[in-house]
Amino acid sequence: MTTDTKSALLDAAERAARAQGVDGFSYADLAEAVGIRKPSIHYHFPAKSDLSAALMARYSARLRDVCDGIAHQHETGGARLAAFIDMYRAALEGGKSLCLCVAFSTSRDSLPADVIAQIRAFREMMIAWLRVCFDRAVDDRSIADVAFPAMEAAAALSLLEGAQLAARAEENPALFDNAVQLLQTRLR
Amino acid sequence: MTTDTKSALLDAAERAARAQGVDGFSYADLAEAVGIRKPSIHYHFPAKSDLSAALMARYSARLRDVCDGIAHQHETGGARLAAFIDMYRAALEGGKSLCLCVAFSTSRDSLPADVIAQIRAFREMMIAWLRVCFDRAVDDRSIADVAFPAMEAAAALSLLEGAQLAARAEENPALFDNAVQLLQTRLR
DNA sequence: GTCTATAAGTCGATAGAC
DNA sequence: GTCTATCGACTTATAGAC
Repeated sequence: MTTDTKSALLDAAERAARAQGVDGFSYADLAEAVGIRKPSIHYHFPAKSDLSAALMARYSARLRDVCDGIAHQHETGGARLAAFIDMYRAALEGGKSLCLCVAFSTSRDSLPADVIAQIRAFREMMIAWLRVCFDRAVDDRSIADVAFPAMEAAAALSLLEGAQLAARAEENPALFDNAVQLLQTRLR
Repeated sequence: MTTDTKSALLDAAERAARAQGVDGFSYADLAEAVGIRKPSIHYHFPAKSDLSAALMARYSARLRDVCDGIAHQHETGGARLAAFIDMYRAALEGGKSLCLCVAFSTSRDSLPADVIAQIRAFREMMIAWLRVCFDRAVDDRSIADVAFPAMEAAAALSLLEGAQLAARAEENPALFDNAVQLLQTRLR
């Protein structure tokens, strides 16, 4: 079926992009993973830029939902932040994978302008969500020493993304853990 | 002269790698930048992996010297950290460039194992240097609230690298500034 | 040390049959 | 929707003349 092939292509492309970057996989790789021939992919995604855009749109929507779920499940800012950190840690998959946003950020010049805009929007969404965590923590004291929630949110995202990058470079999740440990000591 | 061509190649390659990544430049680009023909590069660097290794070795030595210089120039941990942050901010070059370590980390699978080892060694060097900053700050109180110097060092490097990545993705240094602002408020 | 010429492979993308 | 066949551009790398 049409839909299944398209989803299968997106799944394979996301896995490949997060493991090897946008330029690290080819239509040939995708074709083999999904079990169709290379040119057939162009029916679903005429250009690779179309695939990138679809990939980022789907990822963005999914993570918005996951963050919504965390917010519904946890009341305090600290508990939400803890779950958020766990999500980034899980995305590492043993040091073989990255958040798609980080993976796309590393190869900006092979992406069209509208995908760059999607990356910016994704980061703004994540920072806004984190901002709420730190805002709440000011009142509920679930994170120590929060003086500037907006700065905390921006810093937390860069910390997590940088930690992912280092961990994947050496294929060693312990580097992620080392980098985020300080932030975790502030959680009550 | 031999030496000059080799240095010119390294200079051009470093600029290109930091701006576009290891896979983002070709021997053709280098040849044009330096003013020789493509195959002539192979005389100096038989394979691209040789070039990568030389690039990282030179960069690592240079940054070790720069950090030594900062340590000689500044006494307190806070003043040293401030200079270190400035160095990472300057490396951005308006959002068009990255630290070579970050640039190499983004394209790990196109690098040979010994260059990956160089990246690890580079990061360990940076973290050890930062560790001294935070150790000093415990005594001289030049950075607020330092309880765990080792954790602070690991977190600071990931923060700076993540901030660089975000800033270059959108070619906007303000994203770097937003991410590091919190750390800077702790400097006395 | 640098050159010309070329090999051998990859890539994304298109044309047109079925 | 998927196929075969193919294009043109690009890549790293080598051979051998100068």
